[in-house]
Amino acid sequence: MTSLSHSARTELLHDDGSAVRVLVVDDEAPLAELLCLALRYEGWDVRTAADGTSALRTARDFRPDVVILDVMLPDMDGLSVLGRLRHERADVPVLFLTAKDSVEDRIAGLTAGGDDYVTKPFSLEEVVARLRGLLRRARTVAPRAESVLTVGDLVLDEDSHEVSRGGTEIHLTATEFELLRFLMRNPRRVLSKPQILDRVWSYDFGGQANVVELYISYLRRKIDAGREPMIHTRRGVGYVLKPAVV
Amino acid sequence: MTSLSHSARTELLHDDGSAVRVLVVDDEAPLAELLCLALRYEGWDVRTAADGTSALRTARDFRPDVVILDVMLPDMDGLSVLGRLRHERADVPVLFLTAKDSVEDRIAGLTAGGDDYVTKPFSLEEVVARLRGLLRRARTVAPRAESVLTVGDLVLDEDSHEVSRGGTEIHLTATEFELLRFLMRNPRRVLSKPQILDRVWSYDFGGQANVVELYISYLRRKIDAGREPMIHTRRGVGYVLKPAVV
DNA sequence: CGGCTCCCTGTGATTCTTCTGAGAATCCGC
DNA sequence: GCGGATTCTCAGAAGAATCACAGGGAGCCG
Repeated sequence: MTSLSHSARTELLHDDGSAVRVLVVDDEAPLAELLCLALRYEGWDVRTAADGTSALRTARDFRPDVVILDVMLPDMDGLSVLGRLRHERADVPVLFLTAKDSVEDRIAGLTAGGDDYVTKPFSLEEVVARLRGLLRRARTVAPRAESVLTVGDLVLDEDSHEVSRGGTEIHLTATEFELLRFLMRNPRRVLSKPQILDRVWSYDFGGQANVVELYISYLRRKIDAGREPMIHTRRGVGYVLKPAVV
Repeated sequence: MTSLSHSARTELLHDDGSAVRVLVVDDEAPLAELLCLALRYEGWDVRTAADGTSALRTARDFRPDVVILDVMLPDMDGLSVLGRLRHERADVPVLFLTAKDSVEDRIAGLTAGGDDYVTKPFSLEEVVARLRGLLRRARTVAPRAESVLTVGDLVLDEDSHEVSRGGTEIHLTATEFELLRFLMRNPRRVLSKPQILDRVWSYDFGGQANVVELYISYLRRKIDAGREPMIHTRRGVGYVLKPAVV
């Protein structure tokens, strides 16, 4: 759906030309900040709230198109916030943030309505991808928007998690998939290693930038194997993905 | 995990293009909420009522195409609600919600008129399927909507609960059937284990994602046995059902 | 009651991923 | 061509996710 080069980053949802509105509800300031930056970078209009009460207030006048909601909030349960939120805007899609170990009990049933969730610690790429998914589904209920990214003869389907080049299926692991998704979302654009690390790996990843090189090499082996290369190194800067010249 | 949905999500019943209208009557707020979410997600127009009185009032101006009715209500018996409901709209189909241990024969009498029921705790997949059934049967006038799901050479009949692959009948248990139905309603889409759990198992199921793996393996044994596999594992993401390539 | 089916839990075994560390290879300016 | 910096690749350890299987318990039916 989005073949966004950076220039076309802003995605318009509303007829009046305003951008997608996202409400981030999280009491951990640094985390909310991080999300805020990343989403603004996507061209979206972001507002934050640190607790349930202000979240509801903000939701009222901001009228977000989608909400990111931490299920652990200081003043009230994420569930009750959801309930009241839905009371006002029944159809707003919600992306839940939850700690890794609480998945089983608390989330049960939440995602059933077509909402989605990510566990902390998450990667920004993951959050953005899921938000897009929610919006895609909410926006046009009827004709399903496709969830396929294409660069040259390289095709990535976000729904089925399938990747192919020139018709040949390619098996990728979860991390490889996320890395490639990030690259394909930013074709012809140099992405630095720190940038990639920030986006594709979880925010609390402590490791070295070495992994990026490693995974790039994995991807090359699978995607560029024998063919005209699409992944290029810009020494001292980063990596670019672009259609093979042939 | 991206979330579910399938191709023809929005179902239009009315000539003017409006969606199917569902009235949910249940006094347990969280439950009503859950149903509401799931049904809205199906693309239907949902309204809720917490007691018999307001149910009747809402039914009057909302004119639902189908009603979900808890037989245990605070103010009046589900039966009297039904009676009065039918007094106004004699033909509206009703899906009863009933506790597991409630008197079976009474329900049997209720559903004699072509209505249906599910026992609590239910799975959302079950409720949605039965609602579809009711609507399908109510719509008898026009070309009868089919109740058959097909993916590749795999065929599942929601009415007769029959499943076959390549012409060969396959016997599935109730749970296996529901799991397969969910998969078949979302072909080529990765479904995460929590997602499947939310949808296929009852809302109060406390167990581990372990069961999903178990039932997937059961299904594989029955559906993919010897043949080209249709159920695929996306390690770290979930499972996909897609037509065998062959 | 006894046999049957079905659902689920728990436990290992097994497979697949991820990441670290180190050395080899490459590039670039001089 | 040299030296330092950067990037690539390898091998393997640690850890996760998945699978397979055995068995307990609930419900059903004659």
